Amino acid sequence: MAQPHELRERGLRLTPQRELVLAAVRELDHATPEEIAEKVRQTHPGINLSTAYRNLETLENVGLVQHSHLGHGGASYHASEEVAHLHLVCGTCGSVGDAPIEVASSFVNELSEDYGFRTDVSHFAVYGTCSTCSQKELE
Amino acid sequence: MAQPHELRERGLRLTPQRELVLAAVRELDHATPEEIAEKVRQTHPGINLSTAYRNLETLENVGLVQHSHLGHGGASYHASEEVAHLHLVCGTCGSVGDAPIEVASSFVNELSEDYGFRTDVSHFAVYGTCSTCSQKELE
DNA sequence: CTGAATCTGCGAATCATTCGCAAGTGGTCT
DNA sequence: AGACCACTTGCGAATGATTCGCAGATTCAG
Ligand SMILES: [Mn+2]
Ligand SMILES: [Mn+2]
Ligand SMILES: [Zn+2]
Ligand SMILES: [Zn+2]
Repeated sequence: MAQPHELRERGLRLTPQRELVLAAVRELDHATPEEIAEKVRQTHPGINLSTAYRNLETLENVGLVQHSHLGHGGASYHASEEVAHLHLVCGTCGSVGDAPIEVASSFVNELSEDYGFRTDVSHFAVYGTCSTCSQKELE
Repeated sequence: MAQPHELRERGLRLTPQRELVLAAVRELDHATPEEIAEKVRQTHPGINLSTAYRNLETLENVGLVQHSHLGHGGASYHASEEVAHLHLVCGTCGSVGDAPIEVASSFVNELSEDYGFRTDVSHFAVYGTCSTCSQKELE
């Protein structure tokens, strides 16, 4: 018995564009739709940007990819199987650091207990000032 | 000794548009540039949307207003003197709830101690699923 | 009161994302 | 293999949000 393809078993048609978009999301990390389309073009030069957008939305609907917001602008996409982590975005220098989600577990628990709110800490970045920029402020 | 106007003492010229934009930010809470311009039009019908954008940027530069991101889209502005609080945004129903920033204090401390990162927890919303939507999922 | 620097209104330009539609393709059922 | 139809794609246009360029108006120091 042919083992169903991961896209087919979610009710999606298998098109080269769709497979390549998914592969690009997996290779690149936190990539924008534009960057993903650019990556796909290495293999499939004709892909249209709107096809990338449409497939990202479709893939997100079936849970294979997710988006998050790392800056003030548009979203970036990552594969769902990727290990979740926090993004520490510095508003001064723009750097993006990582931290394990465990750092937020007590915060998440408190919101859950006090407000019944189930938090996805990695959907939005954590905004602030990085240590480097904090030190420069003292000068 | 004439006591300098809050805008003048920050090196800004005093224009009716600028004062009205600041007043609108203070009256409305978490308003978009569009909503702020709309509010200003009640008093000064001629104000242009781009003037609202420019003044919001200017007022933010001198620290009188700040912006935050409550959804996937554009920013919203609030007065700096306003009491900071968390925004709990539900990705399912879109509701925006509030919570005191103290809920995040241990999280903020941990990021500070472990990464030297000074977090502004209210710049980005806290994303997740509200209690109402969580319960509906169980059905 | 004057002049230079700063602001404003207006329309056009950008940028990101979404749409409409006609042509192309994938999966299913003979 | 062949036919059919729903799903996809490419393309260009439409949107919506924000930014720019510029010429005329305003603010404020001198
Ligand atoms: Mn921001
Ligand atoms: Mn989002
Ligand atoms: Zn920094
Ligand atoms: Zn909800």
